[in-house]
Amino acid sequence: MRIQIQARQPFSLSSVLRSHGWIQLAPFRSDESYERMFYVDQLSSGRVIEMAVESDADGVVANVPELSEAEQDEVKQRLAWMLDLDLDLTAFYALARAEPKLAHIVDKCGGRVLRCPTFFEDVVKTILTTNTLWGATKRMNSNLVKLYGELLADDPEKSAFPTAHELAMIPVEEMQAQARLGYRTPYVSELSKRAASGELDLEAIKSSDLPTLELRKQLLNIKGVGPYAAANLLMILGRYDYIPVDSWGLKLVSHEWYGGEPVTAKQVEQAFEQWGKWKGLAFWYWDWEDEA
DNA sequence: GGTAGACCTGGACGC
DNA sequence: GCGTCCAGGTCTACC
Repeated sequence: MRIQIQARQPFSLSSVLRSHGWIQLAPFRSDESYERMFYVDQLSSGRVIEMAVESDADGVVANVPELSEAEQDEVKQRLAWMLDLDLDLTAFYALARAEPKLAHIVDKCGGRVLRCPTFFEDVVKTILTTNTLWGATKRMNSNLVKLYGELLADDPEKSAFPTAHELAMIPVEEMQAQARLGYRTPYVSELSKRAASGELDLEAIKSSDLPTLELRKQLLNIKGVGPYAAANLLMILGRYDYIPVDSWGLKLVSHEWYGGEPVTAKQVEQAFEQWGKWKGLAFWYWDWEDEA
């Protein structure tokens, strides 16, 4: 069956899918042109489905198996969150149009950041990006999905991302031996246990009205989440006040404004200070002079 | 607040 | 094939 969901215009599905690396991490995938998104999802009923999402005139259409009305509503809510369909970027676009390095984002209807349906999945994936190469991040994530995610009934080769409850059941030693997350294993295990027990309500953070500074403090209290990971997660939450500065970002800023001399994370923040609450987006979409 | 060393993995490299 | 080095953020201890 087909489920139609409206998006605030302008909207481009391929721009969301290209916004960062999440589309390459299971259970996400896309076609080569980034025109269609596929995602294996475990609904709250426990049922596992695969969605195939594509654009239509008003927003997106999700192709899914026959679902109950409640399940259809859940799919709508999840996709609206994952693709940030209600986001209003009018103010940012007005500023971006006046900056040659950012004007391209307006033409591409960019600015939305792809999210996972649960914030738990976003946090785990972000921890897996830290202190490692992208190839290793993909491998670790794939291991978690294949080893511990609920299988898709129609295609047992595919699985959903494991829930906090499912990961909380796995002994740390077993997870380390099987999933090969390295020193990140205890971080993912502890996070899963805290989320599963209700001690840490990650879903509530999605709708929190706390100031960004307070929210950042909450995120930094999660073991394995440091300044880079917290800024990355704030971006996913639609808070662009901080810049996720990794080693690549330092190189880009160094080559853009400092003649290749080493720079600090503070200097990166200062370079984008004028963008205020849009700082993170300006950094993320900047048309860099030299790809370092 | 800043700094140094440890953490873990896989790829690159030299032998 | 084996050993060594290195890149990649965060944590902890220390100043």
